[in-house]
Amino acid sequence: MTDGRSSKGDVKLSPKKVDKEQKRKEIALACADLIHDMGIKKMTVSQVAKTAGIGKGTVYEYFENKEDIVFEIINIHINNYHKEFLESIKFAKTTKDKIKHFFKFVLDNSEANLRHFNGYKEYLSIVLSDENSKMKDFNCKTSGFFKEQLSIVIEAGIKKGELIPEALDLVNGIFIFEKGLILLKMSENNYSPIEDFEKFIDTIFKFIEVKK
Amino acid sequence: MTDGRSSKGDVKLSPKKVDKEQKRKEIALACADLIHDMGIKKMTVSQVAKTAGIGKGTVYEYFENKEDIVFEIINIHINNYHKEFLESIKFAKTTKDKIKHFFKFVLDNSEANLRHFNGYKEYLSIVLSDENSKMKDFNCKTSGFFKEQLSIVIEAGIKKGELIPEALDLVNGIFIFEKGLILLKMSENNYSPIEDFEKFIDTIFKFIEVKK
Amino acid sequence: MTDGRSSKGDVKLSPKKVDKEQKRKEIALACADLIHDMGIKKMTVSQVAKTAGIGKGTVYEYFENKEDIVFEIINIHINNYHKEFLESIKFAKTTKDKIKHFFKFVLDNSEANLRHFNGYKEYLSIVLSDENSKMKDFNCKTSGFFKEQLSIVIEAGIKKGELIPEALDLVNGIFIFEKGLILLKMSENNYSPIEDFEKFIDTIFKFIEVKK
Amino acid sequence: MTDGRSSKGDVKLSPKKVDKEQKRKEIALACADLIHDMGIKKMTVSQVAKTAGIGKGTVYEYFENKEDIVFEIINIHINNYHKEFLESIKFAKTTKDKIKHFFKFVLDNSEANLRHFNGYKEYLSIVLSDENSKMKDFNCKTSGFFKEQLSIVIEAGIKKGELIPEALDLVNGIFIFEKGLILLKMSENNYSPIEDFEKFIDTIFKFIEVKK
DNA sequence: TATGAATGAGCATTCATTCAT
DNA sequence: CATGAATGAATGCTCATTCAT
Repeated sequence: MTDGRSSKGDVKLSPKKVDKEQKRKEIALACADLIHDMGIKKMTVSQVAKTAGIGKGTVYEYFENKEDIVFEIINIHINNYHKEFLESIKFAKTTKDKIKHFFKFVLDNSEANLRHFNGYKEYLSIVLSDENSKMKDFNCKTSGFFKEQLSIVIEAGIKKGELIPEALDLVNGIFIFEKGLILLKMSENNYSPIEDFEKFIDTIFKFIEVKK
Repeated sequence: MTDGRSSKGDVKLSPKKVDKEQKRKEIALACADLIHDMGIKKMTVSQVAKTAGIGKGTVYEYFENKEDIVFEIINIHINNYHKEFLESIKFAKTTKDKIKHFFKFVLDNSEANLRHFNGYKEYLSIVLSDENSKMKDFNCKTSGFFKEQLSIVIEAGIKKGELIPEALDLVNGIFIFEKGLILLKMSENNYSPIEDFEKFIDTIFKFIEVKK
Repeated sequence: MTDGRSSKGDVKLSPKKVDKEQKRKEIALACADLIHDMGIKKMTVSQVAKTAGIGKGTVYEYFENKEDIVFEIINIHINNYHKEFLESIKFAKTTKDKIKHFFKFVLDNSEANLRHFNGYKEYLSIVLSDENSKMKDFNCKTSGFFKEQLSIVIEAGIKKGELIPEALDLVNGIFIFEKGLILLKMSENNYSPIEDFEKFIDTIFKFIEVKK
Repeated sequence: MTDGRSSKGDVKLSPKKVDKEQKRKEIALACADLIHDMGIKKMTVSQVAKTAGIGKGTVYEYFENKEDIVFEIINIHINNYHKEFLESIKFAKTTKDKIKHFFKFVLDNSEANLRHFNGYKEYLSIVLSDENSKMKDFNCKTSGFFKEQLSIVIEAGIKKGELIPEALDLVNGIFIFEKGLILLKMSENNYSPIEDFEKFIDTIFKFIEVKK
């Protein structure tokens, strides 16, 4: 509503030149909840258009196809999650506590997180059935982010003298273990990852913690 | 209707039920390759009927719905895989070698295994998008099988004096790590699990192997 | 309505085996007028289904696609026209009269014939825009039919001593001339083929008629 | 609105109109190849705008609608063809040779001519499916041009003593015969007009050539 | 028991045209 | 004069499932 156009240098006419990337985000943002509410497959382009308050044809001015819309929405959710993650991990004191934050996604059964988890599940289902290279690339990046964060945490733990240097060799292992928990939670009835999580982390820590 | 499942004595009534289960297997067996050839989504009930040499309506005498067919076929493939697994693991000498057998599914890039892997990927996609309790239960059982086998292997290793007793605490962890590798291989571009696998197993073994 | 099934050898059940080719014709016949009423492009598959009193899916049991439906309907119209043609040409006495019958399609401005003519025009439009080999083959056959009939007429004229033998060399020419008239009538405003027709035929006849 | 079309005197008002017509041609000329490259149906207004280096909205300053653009482009092609025709026919010596030039369009299978032929086919398809009076009028004019040229050629042939005076009665017939060849070539598989052409012309010439 | 004919809901996508700037 | 963002109507096709025979 607050049509914040004509901001920078353009003084005169600027005949309707729209920031495509910006509008993409706007539309996707407006539809962020559709994925949770309807499920990805049930979500129709018509709904997207209506929800975003634009015409169906306009949707296709900014997105190549429905997959592209899904992708952008998932993008938003995951980026948000990254931010929240970075925010919340600040307050963890011990290395073990910090590592627990990496498992919040799979362990937290709050309604909000379950919505997120289920959204991701549907997204994964699409990645597995279609061969969408863009999505797979995005997954790589996301994995990269968490692997790096985990590295930082472990390295800090080593520097603080909490962990032995060999702990670094387990960075990817811990990350992949979390992926495994996710897969099990998604694909088995009543699977509760908490015990497996705790046993694994505790066992690992017995090995990598510096004995005092 | 009258669930006349009994044992051997009565010849008249019982066989029907037995036949049903039998024919289910037969039909599924006849169509075992369809999943690999067409992909699950492209595989139509008509094709199943034609491949099995029966009428489309007849298919529904033995299966509740298409998912049910898929389930039975996947069942065959996975049971076969279990058998092969048990067969091949016999020849592994060291505990580490035996453990490697648990990762053959995700590491072996032979065409045959990739077909299997992709079939499983499609199956997983369905598990993630639909909420099929039967499939999820089946997944539990399959997980149970491998966890148990892994337990046996680790326990044997401990008994042989190769591993320290705490190794048992990592059974589920190792299993879940493999699930994580599977998920990554399925959802990322060009992901090669071999390095992550080796580093994780080697690191773990440093901790759980008995120092001589 | 008079379900004339179980005619020949089948005594017992004959579990619903339908003559596909027969039903194709039936459906097309039921929709014969749709092409004239709506135009080919406006005619929807839903309309076809409704008009034929069957479900939309059923249509696709008997036709590959919409083009296929159009083709079958056109087929009916043209076959009917052939029959009418053969019927009506019987009563023509002189060779010239008979030849005139070949031009009825393009000359007759009765409402019925104009409907037919316009249906054919739409059909041609599709043949020209799509590259439908089946339709083009069908056109060959239709052309063959009329060329042959024209041959028969001319030959008879020669035998009767009305025409000189060289008249046979004009069979294709006359046929093609008619095609030209059709094209002009379809593609020009207010084109009236009658004068061109008469002048051409009269001139030709001056050359090929046996002078008495 | 104020159709200020006048002659030369007024400089202020008139140029606008002249410019319009001028720019129409320019735009159409810039897009002349689009019809051959994409086909008429695939050619989008966006492409036209981009190819002409103007905005999409601007296109509609000069053209009523897409059909109008197509019309203008076809116009260019056909006018070019007329010029080429007039140019090339000069060098034909005998009347028969000159007449052959009228059939170049349908007989010449050079790539360039086939492109032209196919463009015309698509154009015809539109004429047949829509009821575009402007296009039909244009077709009349084009026909008129060729009929007149043919008249000139035949008359010259008569004057030169090559043809008998009755040959004039066949002008339209020959023209329409060519139209028929065009229609057949467009609507039948593998139709080769050359034999039909030669037989017809040769036969006709037997009748209208002055016997020496 | 076996069959296979009949069904119909469901949805992405294109693109000519308009009009506010 | 020029622009290009916004629009939305319009439609073929698939395929799992049912049920009369």
